[in-house]
Amino acid sequence: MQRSIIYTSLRNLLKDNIKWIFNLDIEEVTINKQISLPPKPEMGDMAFSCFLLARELKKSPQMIANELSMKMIFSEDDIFKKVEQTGPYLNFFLNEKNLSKAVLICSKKGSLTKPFEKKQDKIMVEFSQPNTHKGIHIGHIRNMAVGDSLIRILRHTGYETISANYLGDSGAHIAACLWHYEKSKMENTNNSEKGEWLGIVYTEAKKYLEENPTEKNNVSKVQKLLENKDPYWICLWNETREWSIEYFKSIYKWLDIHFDVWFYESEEEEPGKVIVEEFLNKRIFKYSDGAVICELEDLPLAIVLKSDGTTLYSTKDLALAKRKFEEFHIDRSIYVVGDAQSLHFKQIFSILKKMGFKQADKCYHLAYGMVSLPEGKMSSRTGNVVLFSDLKKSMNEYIYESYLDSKKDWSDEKKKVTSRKIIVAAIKFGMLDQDVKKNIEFRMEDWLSFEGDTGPYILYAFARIQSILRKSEKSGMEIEPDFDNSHLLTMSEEKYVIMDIQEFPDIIEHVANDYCIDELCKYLLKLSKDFSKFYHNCSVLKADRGLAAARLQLIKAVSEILKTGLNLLGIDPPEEM
RNA sequence: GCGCCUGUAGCUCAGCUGGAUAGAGCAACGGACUUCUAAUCCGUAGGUCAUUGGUUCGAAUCCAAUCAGGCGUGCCA
Repeated sequence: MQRSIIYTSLRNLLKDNIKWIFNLDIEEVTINKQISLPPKPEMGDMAFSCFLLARELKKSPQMIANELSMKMIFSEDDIFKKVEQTGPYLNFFLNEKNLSKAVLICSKKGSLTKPFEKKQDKIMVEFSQPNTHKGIHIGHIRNMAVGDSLIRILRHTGYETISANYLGDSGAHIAACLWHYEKSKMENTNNSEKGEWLGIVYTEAKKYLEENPTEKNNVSKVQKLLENKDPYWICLWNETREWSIEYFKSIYKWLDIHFDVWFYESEEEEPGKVIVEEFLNKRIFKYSDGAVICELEDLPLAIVLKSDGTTLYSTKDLALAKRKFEEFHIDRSIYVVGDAQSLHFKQIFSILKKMGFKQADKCYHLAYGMVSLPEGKMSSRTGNVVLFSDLKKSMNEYIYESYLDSKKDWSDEKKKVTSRKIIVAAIKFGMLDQDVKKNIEFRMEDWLSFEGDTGPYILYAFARIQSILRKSEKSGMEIEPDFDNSHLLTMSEEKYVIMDIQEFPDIIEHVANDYCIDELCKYLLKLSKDFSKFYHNCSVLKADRGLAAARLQLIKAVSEILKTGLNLLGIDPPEEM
């Protein structure tokens, strides 16, 4: 339930008055359900509908609204000052002076942006999971953006968190890549990063195999050699695997994404086989057509070991889940994985439960929709991809051409740093501002045009605030800590900003509970838009001294919230743009 | 065949635990730069909420069916 100043005050006001006028005790959650915003701002600041009360009191909602509006009493220091009835609705008007004061006191104490109280639960979020020997493309970035942001949000809301990566460093795709690498003697002519180049080798291998299907036998041979730990191929595997890992690490660093633990598929194969053996003995698993399966109540049966005795994705996921529970003692386990694997995870969680892990109930598959290109589905097999490095390059060029080149007084280093921050913001915000479960289509032009509902828009609002703050400091207009003028903030532009900022903790709480990161994005956009309107209509530096001080406090609060909110999305805003 | 997800303005999407006249951004058109940074702001225009039926005082929202798209559906991940 919302704990913000406005919601709490309105709930209390309604509860007290309903008790007093109708002698009815009504639960806070019931009141909460009926609180909304009026359709138009001039109708009021907050609304309450009387439909549920009508049921309780056996009167028409209109009559109840009318009676409440006539008899309701507001105290001098309440943040609401009056109410108007419109049909079954009550529209409340805020007392701007009291509201501003109350909200800015909170902001000054830092209570709007500080991390929440520590919680008991330990949560692991597994994300990214790239395959070695393949390239990183924009589809992978959505996963990274979601997982990283979720970790940051959960940490902020007080959970102990572990961010986990899980590398696909075994399997057929590697055999194909290494086989082709050996056979074709391909050279890294572009001198691109070795790890990325491996991805190109892999794509070439797949193309070649499409045209020469008979060669697939040779790939299988390599795979067998790898599984049998043939020294030559293992050596090559080790070396190239390192290239991929270095490549991934450079991307994570650039995107400011961190992992607390790294898991590897190659390390879960043997433990996986042990688990299969154990639960065959316990009769939880059984043989079927030579493979090992687990039958489930409401789901299709799952195969947990292939008939040739080799492991599957599921084998390794079971082993890893066990490790997560037993070695890391986690209470909740979140898997950020594409929605194509929904059934797989339903099965895994169900099997874990059969295996006796109580934590299975606290496993959650955060399924995200795929990123596609206007030309169709992306695939590293067919090479229909936008590699991350290319994306980075073209965005960088765009930013320089359209804007940074004109900053004659900026150093090259400053331009470089700023460009990176803007690109990160554009990419991550683009990935996060839509419902995570929906497929998104990546259009280069839209991402490169930094207009409208984008990360850079928010960055720009933040940068403008920093500019005002810098100028105010220079001119000696520093905020005196004990001096409070917030009651002077009564203009509608100021009120909307105030209303936004007091809502921030509620937003975070909601986002952390429902994993709806897009709502944080939408909130930050709204705050930025409301700030921009304020910026155009209410000058800070040209205002009278007292008002200027109050407005400085206000924009400082906005700035802190923007920064905190952006950081929760994995975005670090530049001080200047 | 069955299961899950999606369908809202020309485009990209909000709104979906039922409530007031369905909202943003882009694109289009018109306006605001001797500025606290115009990557901004203001305004105009744009809708059979896929279709049909049901529940309800009230449905974009809930239910059913249909249509369209995506994904999955015993040895890929």
